[in-house]
Amino acid sequence: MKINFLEQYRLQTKCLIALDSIIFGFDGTDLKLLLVKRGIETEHDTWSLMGGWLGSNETLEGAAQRIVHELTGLDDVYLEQLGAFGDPLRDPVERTVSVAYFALINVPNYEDKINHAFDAAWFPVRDLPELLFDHLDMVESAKERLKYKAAFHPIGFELLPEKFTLPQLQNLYEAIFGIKIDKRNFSRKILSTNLLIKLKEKQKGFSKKGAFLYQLDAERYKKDFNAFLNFIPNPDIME
Amino acid sequence: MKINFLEQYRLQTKCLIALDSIIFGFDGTDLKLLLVKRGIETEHDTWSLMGGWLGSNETLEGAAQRIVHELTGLDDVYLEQLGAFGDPLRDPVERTVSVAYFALINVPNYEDKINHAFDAAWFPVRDLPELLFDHLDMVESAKERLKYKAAFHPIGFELLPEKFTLPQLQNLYEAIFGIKIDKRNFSRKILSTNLLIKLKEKQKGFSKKGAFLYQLDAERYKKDFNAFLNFIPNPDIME
DNA sequence: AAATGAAAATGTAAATATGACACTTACATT
DNA sequence: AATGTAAGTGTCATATTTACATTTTCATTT
Repeated sequence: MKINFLEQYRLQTKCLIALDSIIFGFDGTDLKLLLVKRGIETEHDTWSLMGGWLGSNETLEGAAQRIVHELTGLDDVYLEQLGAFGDPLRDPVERTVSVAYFALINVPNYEDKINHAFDAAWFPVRDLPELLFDHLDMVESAKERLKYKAAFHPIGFELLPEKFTLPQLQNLYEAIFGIKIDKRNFSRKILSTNLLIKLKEKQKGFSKKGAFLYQLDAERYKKDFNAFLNFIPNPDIME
Repeated sequence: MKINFLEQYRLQTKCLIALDSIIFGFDGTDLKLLLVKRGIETEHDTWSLMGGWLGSNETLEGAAQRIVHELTGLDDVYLEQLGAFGDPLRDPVERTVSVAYFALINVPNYEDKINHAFDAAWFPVRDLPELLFDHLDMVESAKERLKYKAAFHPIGFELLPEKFTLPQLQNLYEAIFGIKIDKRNFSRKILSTNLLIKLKEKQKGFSKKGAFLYQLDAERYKKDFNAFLNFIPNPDIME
C-alpha cells in the first residue's frame, strides 16, 4: 500500500516551534525559578520562562541553550528535555509546539553572570507570579520530574555551590520534596554513598558553630550517577 | 525592552510536526516492538514506528492516538510522551520535529485487533530490523524509559493479559532489565504489594504442573500506582 | 499403572538498611 | 564568663534484602 510520499509532506500544516526552559536554582534555603519579563504587547508584562523560537538549522537543545544564553547571559547550562507541549490553543497568537527543557543551577554562583537586561529574576517555586501561556503547566511538570530524578540520582549537587555543607544539602532535599528529614539519618545515608569529600574548612557566618564544608567526589559522581539512591524516606512522587 | 510581538511570530520558520509511537508488547517470553512497513518511495520498504503528521486542530497525544489507530486498528492505547526529536537532519526530506510516544500492550490480547493492512508486525527488541530515520534512537530512549518506570511502578501488568502467572510476570521483568531474578525473592516481593489476587485456576499447557493465575487488584493498582516499588535487585538503570 | 521429567511452589537464616529518638559540641555574641 | 544557636554524633528495634535447596504437581512416557 504505497502512497505518494513527497505529496504527503507537501500537504501537511506547518507549525512554529518554541523552546522554553525552566531554570531551577537554590539559594541555600529556597528552591527558585528564573523567570523573565517578556515585553509582549498582548500579554502585558507577564513573567515567562526562557522562551524563543527554533532556528532553521538548530537542534532543539542547541536552540534552548542559545535562548537561555540570550536571555540570561548564562552559558553551558546542563539542559534536560522535559517534553513537548502542543495544545492547539496554548499560544493564542498562532499554533506553536513548545519543547520544554529544564536546568539546575546554583544561584549565588551565577548571580553576577545573569544579564538583567530582560528583567530576569528569581522566584521561589512556592510563590510564583502569573505566567505566560501554559508555562505554569510546564513548571509543574518540571517540578515532578525534578522530584523523580532527585529521589534516585544525586542531582542535588547541581544546585549547590562547589563547596557546601550537609545542612545546606539537607535543606535542598527538604525544599524539593517539601518534607522534613531527620538530620542524623540524612547524614548517615548521604555519607554512605562515599560521594562526598569532607573538607577541613568550615562555613562560617550562618551559624555560630559553623558547618564543615563538603565537596563532591567528581570521579565517583560520574561513575555512580546511575546507582540508585534513596535519600527520601517514603517518597511520594508521581509522574 | 519591548519588541514588536506579532512581527516576531511572522519571521519564524515553520516546521512539520510528526508523531511517532513506540508500542511495546510482551508475548510471555520476549519483549517486542510493533512496527509497520511504510511504503515510502525514498526509503524502500523500511520498517518504521507508527508515524504520522500532526493535524491543525489536534493535541499531540490526540494525533498520536489517531495515528496508532489508523495504522494498527488499536484503540484507547495508553500513550505516554517520550519527548521531542528534532535534529535538523533527522528527516532527509524536510525539516520535521517528531514527538515520540510510547505504549505498553499485551500481544495476544490485541493480536486479532491489529490491522495488517500496513504490514504491522512484532519484532523482538533484541533483534530489530533497520528502522526509518532516527527511529532507532527513539526506541533506545523508550527502552530506557521503560526500565526506569518499571523499576518503580507496577507497569509490568500493562504488558500482560488480564490473567497471568507469576513466572510470566517474572519473565517480563527479566526481559525488560535483561537480568535473572531469584523466583523466591521475586514472588515474595511482588506478593507483598498486595496488588495481585490469586485465582483458583491454573495456566495449563506450558508446564506439566501448571502455574496459578493471578489477576491485578484494580482498586489497589490505581491507588498504589505511585507507591514506589523496587522489584529489581541492584537496579542498573540509566537515563 | 508406574516411572520420569520439567517447571512451580515454598521457607529460613544471616546480613543489611531503615527509622525513631536526644544529648553534646563548638563558637560567636553578649 | 555566660548564653544561645545550629552542628554534629550513636544506639537500638524493626524491616528489608539476599542467598540458597527441596518438595510438589501433573503430563508424558514406558
